[in-house]
Amino acid sequence: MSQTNKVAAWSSELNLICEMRSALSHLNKTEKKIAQNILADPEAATQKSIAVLAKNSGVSEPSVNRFCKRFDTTGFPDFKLKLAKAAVSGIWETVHPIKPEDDTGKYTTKIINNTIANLMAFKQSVSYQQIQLAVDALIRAKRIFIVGLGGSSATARDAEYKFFQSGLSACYPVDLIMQRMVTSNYAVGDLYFLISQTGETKEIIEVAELAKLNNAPIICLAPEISRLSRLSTLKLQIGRVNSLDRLSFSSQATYQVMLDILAAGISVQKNTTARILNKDCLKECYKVI
Amino acid sequence: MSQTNKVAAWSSELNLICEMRSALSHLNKTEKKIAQNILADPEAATQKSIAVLAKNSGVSEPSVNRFCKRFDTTGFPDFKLKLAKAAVSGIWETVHPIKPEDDTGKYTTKIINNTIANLMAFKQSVSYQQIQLAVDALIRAKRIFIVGLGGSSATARDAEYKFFQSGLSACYPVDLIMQRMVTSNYAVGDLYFLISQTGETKEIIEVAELAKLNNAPIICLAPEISRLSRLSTLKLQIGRVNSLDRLSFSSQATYQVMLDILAAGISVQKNTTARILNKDCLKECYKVI
DNA sequence: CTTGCTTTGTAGTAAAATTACAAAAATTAT
DNA sequence: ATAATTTTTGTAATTTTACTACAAAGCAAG
Repeated sequence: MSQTNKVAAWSSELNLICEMRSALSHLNKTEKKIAQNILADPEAATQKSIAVLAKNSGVSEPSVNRFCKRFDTTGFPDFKLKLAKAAVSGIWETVHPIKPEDDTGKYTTKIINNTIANLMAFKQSVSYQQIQLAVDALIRAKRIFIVGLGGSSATARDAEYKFFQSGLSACYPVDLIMQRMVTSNYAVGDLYFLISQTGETKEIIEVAELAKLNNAPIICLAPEISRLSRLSTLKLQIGRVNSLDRLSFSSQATYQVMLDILAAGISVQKNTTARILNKDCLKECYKVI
Repeated sequence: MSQTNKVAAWSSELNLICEMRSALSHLNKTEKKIAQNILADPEAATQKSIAVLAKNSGVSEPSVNRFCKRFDTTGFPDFKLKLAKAAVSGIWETVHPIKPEDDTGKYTTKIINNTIANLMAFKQSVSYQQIQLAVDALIRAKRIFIVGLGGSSATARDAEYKFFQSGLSACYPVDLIMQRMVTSNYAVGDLYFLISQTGETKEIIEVAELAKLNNAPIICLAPEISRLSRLSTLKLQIGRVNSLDRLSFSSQATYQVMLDILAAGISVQKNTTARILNKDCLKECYKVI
């Protein structure tokens, strides 16, 4: 199998820089040199000529040219153009931490960029199959109980709202006692949708364990490597674990996007025409309870 | 006064396409031909060579080159690069609607892309000054009351959590009766933080009107042109009004990012070291109420 | 160790962009 | 009005840049 095909398989329509990043480990010596040189400062690379770039990378000009063509471009100028487009946002960059000396403009753009970066990582890592399975399970369920604590409480509430809007009977018991009551009154057809950013919170693990005793299906929105994930029948993992300080950005936006995706999936699958959100619809929905 | 200077005066770093458009009326025959040709399809122009562009515009190659230099670029290639960058935002702007025949992969990527597009639009339109003012006001406030209904209820809850984490005494009264109680028990130092995706919901307008009667400061997170916005003392607008069907994506992710930004601002300003979220901290926080 | 394959570089070629200069148009002064 | 001057535009040559063909080097399997 030639390398040309290999790289073509990874290429997506959007961000060239992300593509290069993800391809990096699969590249050979010469290609890696070029890629690293470009990734070190993509913005600067767009200003360089093929000769300069080749010299800086310690390779020949045709090598650079060939490198470009591997990434689904017609040649060096086209590559530079696409690189420039990708570089516009400054998104590719490894997440920038917020510093105390940052002014309003600085931390604002940093947070937005970090969130976008997280979403792009999510896009690459998301499993369509898991989403499909989750959508199926949610539609099949007679009742959906959503639990999320602390930072995930808002996400849980959002899930309740969105599932409801898509025509499912979802319920988010706000307090812990209610949550326990719900788990102890298990009936066939119940599904538990558990949300946690750590996947280790004691209370949510308890809910999961109780649900597991009843052999109830559990869908979790949690990090891949976590106790909650291990207890669940279906895992919706969020791409990258956010190991940064809580200031730089929250991964909640990504969680919410996951909910948007599930809601869309449910509606598409049910062939439900998208109901416009308005007061009447909402009132009607709540009557059902 | 030479034309070179004239155009230089209009040029800003932001968007080359905008520059060209605004310069259009001040350009002479030849320049106008070139500008119109490029503006007809900027994206396509980035793929053309100087020879092709000159021929299409009915002018000579050096004329195109000179035209480029007038717009604060080193030459044609640099111009194309900047044009490509400017055109990128246009690409992001086209929101892809979800169709019933979309498969899991399709609607998943669409939703993520749409959310990213929305965030980028937000990045361009966000006002640092408003954020600064909001942060100041939030820190100064003795108590913060957050209200959000329906789809914004989850956002409101998130706001409560994030502000709390940053060390402010924020409170989100869950039900309508509680919300009204809060507004009627106004005390000096209270601040209202109202969230609405429409900015027209009757109940939230009522809260705003009550607050206004007390001359209480109101910060709103709502569309620019809305009743709620008009009633507020400080408006945090979300870039673009989402006129699409609710399936394609929700603008809630953008709202959440705005909250992340405010939380970061508060922490930076207060020089608060970022508290790591854990159960103990949370318990401690809730004791304060 | 040699054959066949892949990868990389050299040198020449083609294309693209820029510059210098001259012609044409427009503007101003007489 | 028209000659002089300035500005604008185009032609042709030059320079830069990117690409292609081919050969050498590196690598793997027999």
